[in-house]
Amino acid sequence: MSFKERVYSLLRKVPKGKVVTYGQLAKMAGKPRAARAIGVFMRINPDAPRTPCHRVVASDGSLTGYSAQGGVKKKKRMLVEEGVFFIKDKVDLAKSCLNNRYTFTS
DNA sequence: AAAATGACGGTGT
DNA sequence: TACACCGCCATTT
Repeated sequence: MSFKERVYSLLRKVPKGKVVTYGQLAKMAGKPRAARAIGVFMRINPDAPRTPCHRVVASDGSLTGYSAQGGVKKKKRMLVEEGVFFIKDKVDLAKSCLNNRYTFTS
């Protein structure tokens, strides 16, 4: 299983109403410094409906991108729809950031 | 094998 | 708060 696949499977476990940062995903998948590479994985997300790539935000809570129709604007709308807290156009990480740990084998 | 490609993150101004 | 810089990295050419 490639690093990319691990990231995707972890992302699929992020519950609605919560978000995770690229850096956290990287750490969970076992490569703390691979946040940037993960950004690429999201961009080329092959299975958009099944993988909630809209729940991935930057470390400061800003929405840095969304390749699907609508761009970041659509992304924010989806998150608000799910109940994620916002402060202007940034996610309120203190309230909506996933801080629990998800494992591969769980 | 080497270079290019980004939806990053931390630091400094 | 906001930029610009720069180091990092898996994947694909």
